[in-house]
Amino acid sequence: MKQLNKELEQQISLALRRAQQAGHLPDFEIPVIPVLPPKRDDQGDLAYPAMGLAKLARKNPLEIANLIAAELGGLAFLERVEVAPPGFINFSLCDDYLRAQVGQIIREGERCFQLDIGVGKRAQVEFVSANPSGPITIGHTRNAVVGDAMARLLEAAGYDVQREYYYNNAGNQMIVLGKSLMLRYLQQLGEDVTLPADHYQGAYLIEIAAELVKQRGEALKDENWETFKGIVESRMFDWIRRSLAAIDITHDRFYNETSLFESGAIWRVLDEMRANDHIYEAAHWEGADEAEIADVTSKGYQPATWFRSTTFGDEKDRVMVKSDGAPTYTLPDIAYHRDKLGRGFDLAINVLGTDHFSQAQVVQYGLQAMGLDPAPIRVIFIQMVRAVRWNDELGEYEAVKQSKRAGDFDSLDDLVEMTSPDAVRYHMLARSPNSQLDFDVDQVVKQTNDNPVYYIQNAYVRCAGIFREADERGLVDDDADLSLLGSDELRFIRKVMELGNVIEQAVTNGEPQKIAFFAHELAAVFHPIYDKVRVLHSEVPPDVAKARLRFYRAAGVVFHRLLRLMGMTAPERM
RNA sequence: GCCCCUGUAGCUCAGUGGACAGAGCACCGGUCUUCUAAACCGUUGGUCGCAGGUUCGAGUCCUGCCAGGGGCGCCA
Repeated sequence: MKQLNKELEQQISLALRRAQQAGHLPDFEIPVIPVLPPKRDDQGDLAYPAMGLAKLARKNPLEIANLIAAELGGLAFLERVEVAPPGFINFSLCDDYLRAQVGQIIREGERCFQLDIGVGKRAQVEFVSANPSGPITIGHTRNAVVGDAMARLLEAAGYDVQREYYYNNAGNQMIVLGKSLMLRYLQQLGEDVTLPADHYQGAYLIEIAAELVKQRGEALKDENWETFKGIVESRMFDWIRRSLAAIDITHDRFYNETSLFESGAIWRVLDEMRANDHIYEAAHWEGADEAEIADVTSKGYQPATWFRSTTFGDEKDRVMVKSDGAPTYTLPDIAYHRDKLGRGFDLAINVLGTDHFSQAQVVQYGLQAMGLDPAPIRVIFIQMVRAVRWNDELGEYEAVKQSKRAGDFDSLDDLVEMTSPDAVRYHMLARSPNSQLDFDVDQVVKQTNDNPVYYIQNAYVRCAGIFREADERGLVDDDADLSLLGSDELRFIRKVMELGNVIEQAVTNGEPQKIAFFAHELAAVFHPIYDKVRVLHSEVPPDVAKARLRFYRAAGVVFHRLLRLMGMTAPERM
């Protein structure tokens, strides 16, 4: 399906070129000014502001707009081209073209509005990437929803997409986790041991320990923490996969940070950076001021291995290998991204919490230090998300406490249990990733028109209801005469025609929330039409009923497509 | 010390440098003998935080300020 705004941008460029060649306009490089849907209905379906050319052309914008309009020539999909002050060109799509799209959408089905901008290209989305030390939290959930939606949108844009999960099962945290489970297990056996405050306090470890006692009895009594680490890691990953699967999210590949240690990749990275003279050994970084040096001295640090990241614009140099000889997480992170670049993705999107902001920057500097171009890597930062509830007494929203008490929660599982997978997906998506999100749990649970989840799904349900009834009555629409469609139906198709552009914008700007807003807008155009434009009504003539049924088939295809792009279900009934 | 986010209607939020700033909710009043009313129709509602600047044009870009939230600096 063509993207009409792109087509018009091209045609306008050609028209401008012709006007220049004819001497109506001076010679200048033609800028790309986007053709967009205007704000008001009486301004056509798409508009081009020629005001942006006034300075270049040294002419008044209205005149330029007229020149372009004159040079445009007949475009089959246009009904009208109007010039409006102060210099807009307003384009109106012609009805026959819109009617033809009904058939086109039905023919293309799930691939309708599939773009070609990513065809032949490979993209990767790395998301979630939580270490297997506990359940998927609300924060991880937002990351998961945004990452998976991006992956789906990239697929819709034509990319071949891989979903990857990067995790670390080495490191101190996992050791502490293993020890924590060991202690919980011993407690279950009745031993008098206490869990230190810096160990994992989560109730889930008690549950796993209790299960272990049930399954294995005292058999693990003399095992060391490593055994328990192995057990807890595999349990945690089973849990994580199950939680994500419940909201229809799966990864193609799990990439283990530890493998970068085992293969020696991290040391090769360090060597390369050192060979390029970006590495040095020192007790403090080269630009440290007196206060910093005093601080480091008081901590008694031995010399560490530093990356001179300030060369690339960093505010300070970064430790690669700590004074105790262990690498910081930055070094394997750089090695991982080098490996990623080496796998030849045209686009590699990282979905990261904002606490990784500096980290992501240092990784890019690290890649540059090895002479690599980090351009294919793009980061989508996820701001904090809180679960909140309205507190009537205080008259304000209040964060839901992250305790184990009934009704409070802090995991994806609890969130799904309290609401639904579809509600979680929609509400986690429908906000700019880079804005903080308050997830109002009471609002999300509501099955009323407060809730866009049901508003959008109901549009699909209503289509499905018509199809069921039409089937029963034996109404066939294959041979429908689409010229019988009225202005209401065409208004819906006009709105639908924006979808390609919405997908493109979501993909190129890393703004998956756009699809959620569009779905809601489209449903808002749909519902009044559903009320008004009946199919199976005694007063509707049979040929009109056929045409309308055909129209609702197209609408159903589009809503199904939208819901799947958001990872939501398209129920036949509600 | 440095960085990020937010501030638009009573509330939750849209708004790609363009035309008269928009939805939903809430409030009030209507609509089911016709494909499910989780819907529809109508009314009300604005100092786009403040002040400068850039621009033919600023809610949008720049600078400064005010208010709120969050993060980072040999843990990952």
